[in-house]
Amino acid sequence: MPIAKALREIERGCAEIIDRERIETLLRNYYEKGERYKVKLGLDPTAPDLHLGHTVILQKLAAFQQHGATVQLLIGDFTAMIGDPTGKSETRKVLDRETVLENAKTYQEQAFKILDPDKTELLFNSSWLDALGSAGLIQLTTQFNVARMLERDDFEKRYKSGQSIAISEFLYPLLQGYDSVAMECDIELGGTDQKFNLLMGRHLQRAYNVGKEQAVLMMPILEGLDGVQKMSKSLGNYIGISEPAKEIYAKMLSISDELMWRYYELLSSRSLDEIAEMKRQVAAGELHPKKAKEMLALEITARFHDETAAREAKEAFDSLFKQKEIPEDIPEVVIEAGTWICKALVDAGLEPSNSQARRDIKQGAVRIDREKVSDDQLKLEPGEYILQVGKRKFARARVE
RNA sequence: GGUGAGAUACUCAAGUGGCCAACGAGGGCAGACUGUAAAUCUGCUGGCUUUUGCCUUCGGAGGUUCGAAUCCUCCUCUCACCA
Repeated sequence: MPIAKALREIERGCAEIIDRERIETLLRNYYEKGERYKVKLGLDPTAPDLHLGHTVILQKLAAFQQHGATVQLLIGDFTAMIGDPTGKSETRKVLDRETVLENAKTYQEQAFKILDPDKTELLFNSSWLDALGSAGLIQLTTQFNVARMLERDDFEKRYKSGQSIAISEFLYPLLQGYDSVAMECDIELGGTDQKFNLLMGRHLQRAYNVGKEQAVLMMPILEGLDGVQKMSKSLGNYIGISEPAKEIYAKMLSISDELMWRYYELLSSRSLDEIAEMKRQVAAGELHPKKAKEMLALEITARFHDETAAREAKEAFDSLFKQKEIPEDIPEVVIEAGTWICKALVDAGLEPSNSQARRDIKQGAVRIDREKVSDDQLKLEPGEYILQVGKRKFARARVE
């Protein structure tokens, strides 16, 4: 394969590349001499669910694997532990380690939906950071200074706006950079928000005379379903790659038209030309934006499940919302006869509290068997009902 | 170590003795309209089966008062300046 073509594939969708020449050299060495190289990706083991935001980077790693890379998935188990301010007792630490291992396993399973397992190594940074010791840590801190540390965007903002910064937070980038020293990686991938940390790896590899300086490749941050903030689990605006096909499909369709193009660019395997053409057709009124969104939703759903599941998800979705039918696989609950409606909704997991349930009834958001409920004192008679709150929350209740 | 400023609900942010479950904005939820899009309009946004009621909440613990987010004391945390 010509080097230029490989490089183009690698570059697609990247936000920024530092030391492109290095990447080109690595590709050349692979194609001309068969030399493999290492590409690092650091993962935070606290939240084990991968979402679409992660896949932007994982897909790039998969591309690297096709061009001679061995992927190093780094589980930041050590850095996760020092980040926990309450992690002071020994027992807790042991427990954390178990959780971390479990999370790492989950991560791996999910990541292998995209990555080639034969070309992937799994590493834990505790294996060298534990051994670093206090002396090693102090040695590490001499490699950088506070003024430069404060250049990091979020530190600077917090410092200027008078918010606190813990010393341990300064250690984070240093330790992450030291990982690159220990791993002797050639390239590190990350989101654009990781730029500072990624460059730290380069800086420290030089300081520790590793004999090479990692190239850095940054991918754009994928916005979450709200279209504003980055996709993250804690914000609840994500699509998890292990979610059921119907969920993925439905969530994809709920994004705004504007966001759809962003997702096309970052997630779709369609060529950029193809996407531009679709965009033109939509603007010209030749293609309904809803259609374009459906195509994207099908593609993404099929990626994590398969074609059949994606088509089924679409059919279920269409019958539910176009014909206003009730979905088939909704949670079932058993409720005692005579239960107050509000309590039943809470028990069914449709509402967080009786008060909220009462408020929703007042607003006409609650339905039983598609009939709007107007009496907030209603007691359930024995029988089978479909409970509904808003447009999306359903439960089948067996009252006995 | 010293001096000063500050801590209010998911976030920002008013309130400085009763009219406070606490202005406003953002976010979120719901309703109308739609393509479960956007925009717009409307309502809600601590809990409690008796909802013009009751209980809990304004960093924490005490105190003053008929009554405290608001005043006093101590504590914790944050920031700024000085050392």
